[in-house]
Amino acid sequence: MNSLTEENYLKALFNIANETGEVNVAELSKRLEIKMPTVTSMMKKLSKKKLVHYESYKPLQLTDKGKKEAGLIIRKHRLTEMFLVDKMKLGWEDVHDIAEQIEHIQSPVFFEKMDELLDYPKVDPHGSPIPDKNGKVVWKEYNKLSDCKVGETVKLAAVINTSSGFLKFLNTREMRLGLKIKIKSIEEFDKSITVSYGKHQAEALSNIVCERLLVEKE
Amino acid sequence: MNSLTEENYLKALFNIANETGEVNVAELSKRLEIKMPTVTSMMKKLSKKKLVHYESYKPLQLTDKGKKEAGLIIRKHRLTEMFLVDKMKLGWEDVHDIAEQIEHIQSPVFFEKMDELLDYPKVDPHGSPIPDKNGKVVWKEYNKLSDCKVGETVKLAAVINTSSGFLKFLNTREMRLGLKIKIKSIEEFDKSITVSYGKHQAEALSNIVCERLLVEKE
DNA sequence: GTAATAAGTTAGACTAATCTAACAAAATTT
DNA sequence: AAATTTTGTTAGATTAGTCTAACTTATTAC
Repeated sequence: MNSLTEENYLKALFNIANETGEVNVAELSKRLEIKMPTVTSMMKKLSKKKLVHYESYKPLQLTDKGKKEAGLIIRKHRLTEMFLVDKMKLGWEDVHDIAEQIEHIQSPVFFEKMDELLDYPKVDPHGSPIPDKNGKVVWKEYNKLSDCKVGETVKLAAVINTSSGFLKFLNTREMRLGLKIKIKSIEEFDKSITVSYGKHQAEALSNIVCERLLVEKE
Repeated sequence: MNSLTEENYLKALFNIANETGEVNVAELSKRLEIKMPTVTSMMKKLSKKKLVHYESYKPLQLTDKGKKEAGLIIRKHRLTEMFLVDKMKLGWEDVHDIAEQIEHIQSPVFFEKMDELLDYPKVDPHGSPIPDKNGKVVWKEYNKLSDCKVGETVKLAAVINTSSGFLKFLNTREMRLGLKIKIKSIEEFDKSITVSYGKHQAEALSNIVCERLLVEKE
């Protein structure tokens, strides 16, 4: 059994690898807000447990075992988020911090029940895929809204950043997953995009926002 | 903020005090499965935090602050148990271990939502009262089934022991809270009681079982 | 290609929570 | 009331996870 601390390292390794491919000590240190020497020593520990491939000065890599265990933690996290939104009627901006805690609960039956009550969901409330029971996860190939062209109509499929602040911003604009968005114009100098959707005739979205919105073309 | 460990000490102090009145180091040590010297040092720590009145060789006592914090943890535990049984359809024998973990979740909104969805329940699935938002709890005056007399008809109001084994035993006898039970006879030599209820014409219950069943007289 | 910067490691210290061994106080038994 | 047992404390060690300071290796800039 892994400690709560170990679980957090595994999860961070998994998430960073999914986002940027390669993971190094500095990045992990920044993500976990833990100093580098501490990270190094934890890597040695996880290496002994066969969860991480670790060699001095080399990039960090989860082993297959590590990937599986990390995937299962993330499965619990995302199932929980879905449960909190769907069954407990919490807002998508409120669920991350709670799921961050509940993901460490040790109880197969608890999460199986969640899965069943939710009717085996494939994605969480932010559009991220829920890993399967073996910890395996496949991301669909989405586009960033920032990479779309004028005139295109796309469907909002996922948000990259799940910080409460960003999600509250989307709430004020009445943006939610599944929304159909039409790109009306793109500003050259700051890459901001003006879109229309629902009752909104013209909303200007900064490049920072558009980089975090993943969309599907119809 | 108290650590998970501190919370477990507070809860145990609260529970033992409710069961037996006075708490000493040996008892707390046994309950938590933690050696006495460790308990002593934790009492000093909690004393510094004004959660426990501690004097060498004297019985242990929660301060008002300690009682409140303990009560709030137990509130979270019992709300969770109710949620797991009522909303998630888990058996009353399965929920204790899960609630033991979820009670440490830090998120007012999460537990408020539970409370709301359950429509502000007053007792948990084992008949134990749920402390209010100030951590205050009042036990109704129940009788043990073992103290009842032949001929009486009583209603099962609570179970003292919430171990999975005991609750599974009750399941096999189809006994649940609210059940009306008639006392048919009492054995002199071992204090076992024969009762009838529902479809059960004559079930013999050992004294050990009867001591753990709390009933209300009609 | 050397100097400067960034990334990573080693060594050693600290805290929280635990333990065992040894001793001290209180309660119980005889 | 003395002996024994139970209860409680003190002292010192251990482990997990963290830190800072100092050093090393790798990368980047000039």
